[in-house]
Amino acid sequence: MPELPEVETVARTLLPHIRDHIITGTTLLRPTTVHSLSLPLERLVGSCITGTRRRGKLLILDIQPQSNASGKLPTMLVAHLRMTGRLLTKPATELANKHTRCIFDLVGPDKAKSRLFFDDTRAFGQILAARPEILNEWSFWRNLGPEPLEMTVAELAERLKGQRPLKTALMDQKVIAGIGNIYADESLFAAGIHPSREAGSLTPVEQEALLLSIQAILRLSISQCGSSIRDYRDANGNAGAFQNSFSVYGRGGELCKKCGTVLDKIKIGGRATVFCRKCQK
DNA sequence: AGCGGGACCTGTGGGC
DNA sequence: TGCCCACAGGTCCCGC
Repeated sequence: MPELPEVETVARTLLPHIRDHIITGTTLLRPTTVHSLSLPLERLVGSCITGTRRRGKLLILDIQPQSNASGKLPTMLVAHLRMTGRLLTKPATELANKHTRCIFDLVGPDKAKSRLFFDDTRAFGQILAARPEILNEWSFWRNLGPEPLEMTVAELAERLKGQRPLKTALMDQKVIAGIGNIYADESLFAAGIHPSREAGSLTPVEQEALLLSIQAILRLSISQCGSSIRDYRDANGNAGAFQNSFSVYGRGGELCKKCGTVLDKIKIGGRATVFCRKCQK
């Protein structure tokens, strides 16, 4: 499930395959995959992909109009992979499969042709092509919280207010951008804090421990190319390795790796949550 | 305000 | 073996 480390990995592995490539055609197989605020994808034809980035769980391709074409402004192609979305390049001869939602035909600086596929089994993912200022009309984008790897304890403390469960707050993209179920559970275990604690009840020491844990877990996962539960693959089709390092996620009923207690599995905010009642207070 | 629950989707896997 | 159903995931939207 692509969260911050997985999207970061896709952005990095995709870059060498598409940088400085011209979009020569588009094929949209599932119209609802394109966000309502998006430009029609065919408007990207003739433009050049100049870079890849990540913001929260969003993957961003920077698009520049070709040479000095008039009336064409810098554009961003933003993709939210949700649970099963994949963005990867394939040979120019490759055809859509049953889960392909859209395809971009590319030609590289060496004139070699390829195709960029957006495949998404569960079809929850979306893409949106727009100029930067139009993106601000998208409330999800406009309200996205700070990047956890650039966040200060003061910023986190400011955002962890109220009585809702801490885990619910961590998964709220307006609070912090990029954390989903996996990294919420893993970060809370690493910090030794119970997921049901009221978000506003943390002491300064706990707030600092939580931020340091979030950052350490995210960095460690990025270094291992993310976690692959079932569907996630990077742009080269490779799985990540961080799932082998999970302390709690997906381990309900198994033993805590730190103290041997049977891990509890509960629901918080409708999400499966695993924690150690002894290690997390 | 903030909660729970349903909708969106499809594939998997457990239970019978 | 096969069927059914719960579940998984992130976000939005509705109603309380």
